[in-house]
Formats: sequence, C-alpha cells, structure tokens
Amino acid sequence: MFENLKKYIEDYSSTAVSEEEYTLIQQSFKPKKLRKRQYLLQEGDVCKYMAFITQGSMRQYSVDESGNEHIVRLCIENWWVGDYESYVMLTPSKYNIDAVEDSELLLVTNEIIQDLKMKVPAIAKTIAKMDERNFIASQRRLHASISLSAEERYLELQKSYPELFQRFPQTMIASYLGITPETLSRIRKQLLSKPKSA
Amino acid sequence: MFENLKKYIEDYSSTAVSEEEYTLIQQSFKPKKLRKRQYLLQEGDVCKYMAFITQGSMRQYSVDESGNEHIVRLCIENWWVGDYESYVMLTPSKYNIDAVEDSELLLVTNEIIQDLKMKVPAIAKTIAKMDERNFIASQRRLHASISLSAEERYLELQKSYPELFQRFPQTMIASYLGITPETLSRIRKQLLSKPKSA
DNA sequence: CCCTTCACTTGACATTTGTCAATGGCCTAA
DNA sequence: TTAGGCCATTGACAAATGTCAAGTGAAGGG
Repeated sequence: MFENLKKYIEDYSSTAVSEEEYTLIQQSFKPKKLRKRQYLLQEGDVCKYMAFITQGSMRQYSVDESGNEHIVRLCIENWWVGDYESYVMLTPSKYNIDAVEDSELLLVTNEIIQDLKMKVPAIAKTIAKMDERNFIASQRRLHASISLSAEERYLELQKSYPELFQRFPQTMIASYLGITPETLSRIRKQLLSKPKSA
Repeated sequence: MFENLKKYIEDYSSTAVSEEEYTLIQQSFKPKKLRKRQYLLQEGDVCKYMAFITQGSMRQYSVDESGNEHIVRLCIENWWVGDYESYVMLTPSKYNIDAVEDSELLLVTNEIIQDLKMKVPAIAKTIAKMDERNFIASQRRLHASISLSAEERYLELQKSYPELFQRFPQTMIASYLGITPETLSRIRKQLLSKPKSA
C-alpha cells in the first residue's frame, strides 16, 4: 500500500525517491484500516495524525447544536485527510472524520513529518506544493461559496471533481455544498429540463 | 517603511534578522504607493507581485456578470495581499485588487522570494508559517460560510477581526460576508434589540 | 461653500433555500 | 426471504435573503 504514496511524492516533487528514502518513508508511516463508519478523529480530540488515503473514502464534518452535519471535506484515494488546524496547533478539533467506505490509510505525526522533511528533500518539496495547492483550492471554494448560487456551486463541483459524485451519496454532496439534500434534489431536477445551454 | 516587514519576519520566524539580511531584504522588495481606488491588480492580468502592506488597506474582489462585486479578502497593515493562484500558476487573475485607503506596499516577485528563501532562513520560516496560517484561516472561513447563518458569520467576524470594522465601510463587510448591504443593515438592527445573551 | 456622491437605512415584495412530513426504492442483516 | 434502515424525491409551507426604490445624512471635490 506504500506504492501509491511513493508515486504521489514523486509526482508532486518531480523527484525520484531512492531505495533508502523509500525505506525511511515506509518506517515513518503507520498503516491503518478503517471499516465503513469508523472514526479517524472525533470532535474534541486532538488530531495527532495526517492520513494519506491509499484506498477508500473519508469525510470531515462538524455537527452543530441542532445535530446537523456540515461536511467541510470529502476525500478519496491519494488525498490527505486530517484536521490541519488541530494537527498544527495541537488544539481540540471541532471536526469528526470517519470512513465512508472501508478504507486504508497511512498515518504520520507532525513530529515525524518535520523530521522526514529534513531527511528526504522530495518530502519537503511535496509538502510545499501541497500547501500551495491546498491554499489555492480553499481560496477557490471560498470564492464559490461567497459568489455563486447553490446551482452554480453544484455545477462547478461537477466540473472540478466529478469523481466525488461516483463515490459519495447526494446527501453528503449537498452538505459539502452547504445546502440541504432536498435543495440539491430540486436543483438536479431543474437542470434536467434545461440541459447545458438553455 | 521596511521596519514593519522586519518586525513581521522576526515575529513569524522567531529569528533575529541580521544587518546583511535586512539589507538584502530591502533590496529585494520594491516600495509602491497607491492612492485610494488605485489598482494593484486588474482582472485578466497575471499577478506578478505579492505585496506586504506597510500602511493603508486593500481589498481583493471579483465582479460577476451582473456587475456585483464579491470581496474575498480585506487587508490592512502587516498583511499580505495578492492573488496567490495567479502568482503561483502564472494564470490570468479573476480578481481585482485595489486600495481602499491611500496605501504603502512592498512588492516582491515569486522569483525573488524563492531566492530569498534560500539566502535568508528567517524568510523561509516565515513563509512556511504564513502558508500554515493562511490555510487554517481559509478553512475556518469556509467552515463558517457552509455552516453558519449570515448573522452568525457577522458575529464571528466581529470576534475574529474587530479591526476590520473600523477600517472598511459596511458595504464591503457585507460583501466579504457574502450578503447584501441591506441584509447586513437589518442584521445589525436586530442585534441591537437582543444584545448579547437574549 | 455648495454640490455631488456615497454609505446606510427602511419598506414592500420576490426569490431562494430550509423544514417537516410522506412515499417509494434499494440494500443489507437477521 | 423479510424487516428495517438509508437514500432520493416530492409537496406544502416557513424562514432567510435578495431586489428595487426611496430617503437621509455625512464626507469629499471643485
């Protein structure tokens, strides 16, 4: 299950990972399997690990006082998941993270990553690029959520991340878009009658 | 005007900046003054510079087909401004950035920053920490915009960044919150009648 | 100093989205 | 196989927010 991670690092850093480095990486990450609905993180706990998903799908969400879930992230293979704020600041998380499908993860603590960054240049490069992309992606999403209607946000998500629609039920897609499942259902119905250009 | 920047770097990196480093920094950044309403960046242009604000205030916003402005960022002294996506990817920006008050900026290109990062460790540390904070801040804002009502978002902004309310007109605060000025005006009126606890 | 402009407010009304309740389909576990 | 649960859909209604228009007051430019 480490091959995915190796490939990911080589892609992101545009650098080959040597055998020794690969061994070091394998020693640094802790494999973990989660069954559907099992938690990686629960609200109130500190997020000790970032997780690279080698198989399966995960969601990160908060629960408000009325018991409504608000999904802030949906993740699949070759994505990272974890509450970055809690991980970095060591504060209790306001989020839950659980498996949507049976999943396989590679866990790593911040301490170990900091160490790896120094020992494996490709890792440092990868993380720098990830930070860059993460920031850009969250800027885009923020822009969408401020500027676009629910329908436009739905269409943009379809365009940007079509994979997600195959992997997550509509209820979760709706929550991720910040709307209710009913509203999403109605939007989809409307889009059927005015396909594409109209 | 470089003292602010020096202080910022020392704070963020928890590292003292030597005289030589300070000289290098002064040579690397290009001072620029903008009068109120002058543009730092216009939609369609590539964002060549990140700007450190030493004085004044700036806004970053997009304009939709109906001509409505959507503010994605409001910035004051000791903050950075620029379209990061365009700056990093060298793509045309969808944003405009202009001065809300007369402002003084220090501009730097990506090329020079990459170079500085290698020559001045404090700069590398500062940028790493900025990336971290930026990502955390945009995650928080995203969470707010998905999970909270307009009123709650307003209260949270007041709590997190009270400075902004002294510096920007309500119209801009409203746009930043993703609502119309009329709605913000009504929210404020309501809050007067049920102060704090009720 | 006057005039324009702009920000803020308010009212009436439209639109969007949420809430609640009911239904039917599909999958899964006993 | 069947019962229960989850998901998607739909309808009726409620709440939140947007739109348009008008009016007031304060600030800035000529």
